[in-house]
Amino acid sequence: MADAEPQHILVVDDEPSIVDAVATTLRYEGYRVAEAATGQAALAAAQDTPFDLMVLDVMLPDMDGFRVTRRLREDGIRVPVLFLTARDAVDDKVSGLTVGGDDYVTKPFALAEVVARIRAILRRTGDEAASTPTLRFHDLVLDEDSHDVFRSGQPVQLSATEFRLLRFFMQNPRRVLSKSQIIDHVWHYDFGGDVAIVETYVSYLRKKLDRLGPPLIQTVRLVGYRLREPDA
Amino acid sequence: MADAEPQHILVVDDEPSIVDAVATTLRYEGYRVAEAATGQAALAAAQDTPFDLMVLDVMLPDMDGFRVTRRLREDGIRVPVLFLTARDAVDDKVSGLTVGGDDYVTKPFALAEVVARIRAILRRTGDEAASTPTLRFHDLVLDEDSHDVFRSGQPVQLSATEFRLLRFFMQNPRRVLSKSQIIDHVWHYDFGGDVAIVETYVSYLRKKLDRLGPPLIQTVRLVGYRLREPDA
DNA sequence: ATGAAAGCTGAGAGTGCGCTGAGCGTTCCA
DNA sequence: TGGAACGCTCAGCGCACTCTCAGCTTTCAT
Repeated sequence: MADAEPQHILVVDDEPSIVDAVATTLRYEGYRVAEAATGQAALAAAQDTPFDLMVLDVMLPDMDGFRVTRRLREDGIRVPVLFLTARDAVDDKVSGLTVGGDDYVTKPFALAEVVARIRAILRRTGDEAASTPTLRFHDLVLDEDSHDVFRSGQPVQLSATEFRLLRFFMQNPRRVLSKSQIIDHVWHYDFGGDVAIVETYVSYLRKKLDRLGPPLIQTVRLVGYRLREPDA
Repeated sequence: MADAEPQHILVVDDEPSIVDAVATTLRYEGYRVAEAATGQAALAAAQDTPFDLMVLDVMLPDMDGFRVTRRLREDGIRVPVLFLTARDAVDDKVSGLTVGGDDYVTKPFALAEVVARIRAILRRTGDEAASTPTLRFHDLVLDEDSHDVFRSGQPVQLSATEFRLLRFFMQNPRRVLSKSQIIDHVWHYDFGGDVAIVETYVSYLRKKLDRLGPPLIQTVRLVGYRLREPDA
């Protein structure tokens, strides 16, 4: 993260808990964040201040997300958008929007997914020059754009959840991550199950990764897990 | 700790003994501390005065901890929070607690754990620029983020309790710590056993640390223990 | 010198944490 | 529409860890 101006993001959703979670996470990631609960408020905010990106629910009480962006474009404001959509919402309308640098995630989403998509958009629009789509740790390589994962050159096939989990580890190398911390960032926000599921997925990851080298995910009993270079 | 303004912390819990213990400890650590027993009182206090951090029980008599933080955010007050949660309380609401710079500890906790987490949060939110996640004493290094411990470069494997004990020593180098003092800070507050357990754990620590150099934990008969650099 | 108190440490019991294989329902895709 | 992949739960096992206890050593007072 450069010490320059922080990127400015507008988060729009009518559910306070969602705005809260997304906004808090993005602030922690170093962005400047404004919030809005309605299409009107979003329009007003965006016409008043220039944003580098909008996170926009497609289902707002007063108008849908597409109208918001159309209005903005009519005013000559072309801000990249990350749409939030319901899973069952028609895909065709949304997928049309992903062509112009925009993107979308379906509710319920994982916060880590939102952050990753935002980074990708800002990277593409060229504002965030510094960041790379490639995470590296020891002999691990993870490409956020292509979703490719390699260990010492060998490709590794991961499911979506396994990928998000490994990415979270690689974004926080060496730090101990508690199971709840992992749940909060890697799992969908409506996940209501037991934190023990983290154990299961760590087990999956280990099985796939440790075929190709020494163990990388270490258990810290009673505390959590950490990504660790193997002992010399 | 800089000689500047002391950090200002609000402690909120309906059990007086807990507020008392936490507040006293934090004052001793050099923070300015205010107390509250209800969500209402907490809101009033936080709206009146700016705090650098809140310690907030999630189960308050009048409203739960989430509503408190939500209300504050609606007023544009974004204070980092350390939540206190009951372990036995079903995982129902534990999720979402660790997004942003926030964190949580489960009851019954060890006071040293609370202090460590608070330091970590303040460090991350950047207010406490000076402090490091790494404690050093003589040839000992303890990293709070990764839970790594080294003595003269060699890694040392510690259990969770051993880690808390050593951290407490390193937070109070050279000072004599009584067994009850150690129990009060390192063990969970509902520990009902004998203070003699400290002897056992000091013995464990010595066995693991003294393999790699001269003795560091000194017994002060009838008083306690202290971390001490070896005689020249 | 001797006894009593304090401290040290090895052994062991009990507990709960973490790991993993099996299975079930759902979603995705050909 | 059938099959494979995926997400998640569950249960049983093994073991690290916590804590207690007892016997021994050290220290100190008389």
